[in-house]
Amino acid sequence: MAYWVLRSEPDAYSWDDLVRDGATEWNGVRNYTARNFLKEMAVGDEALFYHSNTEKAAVGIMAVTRTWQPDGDDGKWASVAVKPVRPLAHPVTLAAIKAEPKFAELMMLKQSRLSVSKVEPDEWALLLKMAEG
DNA sequence: GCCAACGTTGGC
DNA sequence: GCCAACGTTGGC
Repeated sequence: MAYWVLRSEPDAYSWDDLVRDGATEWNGVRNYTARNFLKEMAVGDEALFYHSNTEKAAVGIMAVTRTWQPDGDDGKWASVAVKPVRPLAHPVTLAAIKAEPKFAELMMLKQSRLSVSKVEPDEWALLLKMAEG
């Protein structure tokens, strides 16, 4: 069981869109590091849905429902299927994440442009605590 | 709107 | 294969 952050601009595809759709194919990732993480994902892995740009906060929890399949025509890219699990009671803002010293090593902070990043179990637990506590 | 970070491209 | 130039992204 692994944990991830998946980032999207809410203007392009938001948590509400995902809830409305009931599930989605997380495609369009065109970065090799991010793609490699998509290929690592297993069914049952959980991921935070992070709204970049206008909102800058994690707003919900998703689950991976199918491992990767090719995305695009050239076979270089990958996508996975996800579904919403539940919204966060309190969205965790980027500002709150940056203010917490325990997130110093959080990949999402260290590689701020990466749209798919990994979360360690202890980091995941703390994120959920902040979201639901 | 600007800037920093960083990935990609193209010339050598 | 290296590196400068350029484009894109995300945060401020």
